[in-house]
Amino acid sequence: MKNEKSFKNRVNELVAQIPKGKVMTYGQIAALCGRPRAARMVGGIAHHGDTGLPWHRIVKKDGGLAEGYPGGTQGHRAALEVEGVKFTDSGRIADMHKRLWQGSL
DNA sequence: GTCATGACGGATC
DNA sequence: GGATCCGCCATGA
Repeated sequence: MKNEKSFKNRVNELVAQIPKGKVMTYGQIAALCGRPRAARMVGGIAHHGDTGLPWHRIVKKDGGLAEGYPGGTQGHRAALEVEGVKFTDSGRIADMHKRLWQGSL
């Protein structure tokens, strides 16, 4: 069997499955797609991907926010707070480890 | 087919 | 703990 879909296509599908109130790191998503070192790809795909997907649920490994998000980390943070995610004064997710979604492919 | 890029990650200073 | 540099891999031109 060949590759069913492109790497970015898998990322799109995976992101679409992230439940509300949960988040995933770029590296984790990339790893689940089979490329643990393609974290940068996930970011690039996010910028080009569909706006109908919860890209705001994707954060950095430290629980940090995306710099290129429309509105900046500020807008990204606001989007997550709406879903019930708490943030620290440092601008990172307070309980990121609990909010982390294992994902399932 | 080749070059340069990108919403990162990890290591180092 | 914070900031900086390099490296990784797939995508697009």
